[in-house]
Amino acid sequence: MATISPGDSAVSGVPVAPPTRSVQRLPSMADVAALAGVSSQTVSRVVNGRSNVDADTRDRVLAAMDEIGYRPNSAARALKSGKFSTIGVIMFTLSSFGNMRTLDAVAMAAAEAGYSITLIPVALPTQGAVAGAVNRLAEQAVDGIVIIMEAHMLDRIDVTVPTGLPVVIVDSDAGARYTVVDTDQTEGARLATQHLLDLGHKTVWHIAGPESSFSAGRRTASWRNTLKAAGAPVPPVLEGDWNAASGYVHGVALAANPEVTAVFASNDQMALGVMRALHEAGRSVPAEVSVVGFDDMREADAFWPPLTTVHQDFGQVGRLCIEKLLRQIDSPSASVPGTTIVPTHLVLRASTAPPPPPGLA
Amino acid sequence: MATISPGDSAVSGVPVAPPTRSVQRLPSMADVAALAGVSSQTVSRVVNGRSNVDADTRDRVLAAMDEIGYRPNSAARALKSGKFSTIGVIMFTLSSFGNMRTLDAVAMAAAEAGYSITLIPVALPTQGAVAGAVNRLAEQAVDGIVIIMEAHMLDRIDVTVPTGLPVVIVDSDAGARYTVVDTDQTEGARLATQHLLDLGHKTVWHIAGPESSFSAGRRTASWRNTLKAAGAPVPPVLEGDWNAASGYVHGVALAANPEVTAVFASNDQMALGVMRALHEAGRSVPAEVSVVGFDDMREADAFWPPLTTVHQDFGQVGRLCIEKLLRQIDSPSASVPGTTIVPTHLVLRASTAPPPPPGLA
DNA sequence: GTGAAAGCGCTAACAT
DNA sequence: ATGTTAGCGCTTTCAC
Repeated sequence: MATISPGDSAVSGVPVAPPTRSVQRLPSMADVAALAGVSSQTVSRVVNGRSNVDADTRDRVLAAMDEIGYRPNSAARALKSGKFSTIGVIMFTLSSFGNMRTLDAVAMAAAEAGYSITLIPVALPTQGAVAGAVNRLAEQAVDGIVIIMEAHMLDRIDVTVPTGLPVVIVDSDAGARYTVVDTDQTEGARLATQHLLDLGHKTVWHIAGPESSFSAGRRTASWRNTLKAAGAPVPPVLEGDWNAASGYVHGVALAANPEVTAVFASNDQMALGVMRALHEAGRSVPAEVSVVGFDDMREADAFWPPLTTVHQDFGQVGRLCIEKLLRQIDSPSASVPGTTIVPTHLVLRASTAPPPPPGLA
Repeated sequence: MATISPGDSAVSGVPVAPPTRSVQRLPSMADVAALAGVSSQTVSRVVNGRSNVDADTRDRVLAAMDEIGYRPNSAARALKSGKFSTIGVIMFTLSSFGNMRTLDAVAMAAAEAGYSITLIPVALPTQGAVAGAVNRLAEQAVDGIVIIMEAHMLDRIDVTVPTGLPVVIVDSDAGARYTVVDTDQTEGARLATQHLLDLGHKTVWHIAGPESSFSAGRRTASWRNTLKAAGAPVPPVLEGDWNAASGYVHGVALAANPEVTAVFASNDQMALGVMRALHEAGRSVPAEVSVVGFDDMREADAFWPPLTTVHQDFGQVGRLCIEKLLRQIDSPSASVPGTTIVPTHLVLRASTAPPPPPGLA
């Protein structure tokens, strides 16, 4: 099935290579210069678009570049300039919807600023894995690092973060030592919980994210505080793992409990799992039980019923990361620890309603 | 709102810098060598774990490295070796679930092989944007390129793919010229369609992906062929854009048509949109209308009802990409155009059932 | 076991 | 407008 074309060197148009050397060397400026009959300096000038080159010479150089398929060698350029025009991103494998959106925004913002992204995936949320990733990145050619991951891990990696390399962290509590960009989890969870309370629910049950997650912790704390502030009872926390399956498991238990009329899940996937359990148990959403999620993933409004959820602006988070990082890169002295908060808001859809009248369950 | 903590330089523990030079230069091998009282050559040997270094000397060098926080400069290393240990990945922004999974697998496989990933996002599926991305990548320090995107775009970029740089393309019809790794879209779509037919449905309606997508085209063609082979009527193709919203729009029309008893959507999101429309119209899934998706995204089994869909092994695709690419990188002469097919299979869940008995609608 | 020299491809600084 | 020189940080080659 594999078609092999008749063997000819990948470099075509330059049959000048000595027959002995089978090793393939990429064309360099010197090669272009030789072909065009100029110095490599002139080639450099052409490549960098300097004005002080004769139009005639420029054309000749351009033609030569084209002929031998010249591409600037960024390693040499980086070696010379000390800049790599690359930003390293550390994040978990199989990351959540939100992380992917953030990564996307980071990549776009970086591209706009002329930076590339080097991705270092971390398979497991262990300290060693994170430390290894940071080290690999430090040896990589990067001008700065964005870390997108659960923050509890960061408690100890600061010893490992290489000296002098600008770092921005997403959703972390390390604001005292690092530049962090954080979503307003607290306000989001408050909005969600209060919305349910305002609808008339006696209390709100909560499916939390994993204990290891900083964001999850903040949402849970805010949910609890909102309940307390309203004088509502605080049900036991149900811990999930961000996946729909874990929401489903808790949802099965919740569905069996007639007391439950409102559930706030810490992300949309778990909310989806809860709704599935509710459907299976024949408990109507939202007539009997209201459900609120967190994230506002793209599919949330196609869920059944369309999910009321807390919208996170991942794009803004990504853009801010790059903005902060570039600022640090441009002026290394201006190290600015501190946290920038990106607001959240509640998106009302069809999964919430007032509780059923008492005695009707 | 942003908390700025008292300004102190990010560089701590190294107050050795000469007061005159405010420019921050990363420590080099020469610095380590000077401190350890050896030549930089010896430092190089230590860094590369060569055996012919005295244990004593090695310790001294190690200590010096530690003291000044030395990190090898990968640009210099790449310049010398001609290898970058980096693979470039070109893919669309806001990519689909599948692309993200593929990226994840590519990144993991690359990491295992000691390669980093440089991500080049492409905002728009225009030819210019793709060409620009390829060029940026070519100027980047990469040893090879993986292209993850809709394939119709590739018809014309081959002129732009830089000479001699190994390339692997995912889900493309360019197998004659490039190494491509493709999922068995045809078999997947056939399985989905045939499953519905086997259930007793007279025909199957189809929500296709965008016309520009190669994968979508293959799924649609296979759906049509399967219908024809079974002697079933072929309804008009409904074209969506991969998003749940477009599935919903077509779903509304489908729900209003009592003839419709089976729908095959070209991805899970659109299937979700269809189901939402069906629910809203009071048409029961699967009792009245069966729905099948494609992808088997992680949430699919938490949809209501849990979605029967075609499973794609994105992880395998990613792993194969790296495997093929590394083979090309290691032996540049072995250019192997050809397509490797990754199988798909149908995952039966609860969104499909036999059609309602005639005259009962 | 260790060091000295040369050069990877590029560009800033200085000629001309 | 163009060429020459030097050096970025590292490693390969050869000498000791």
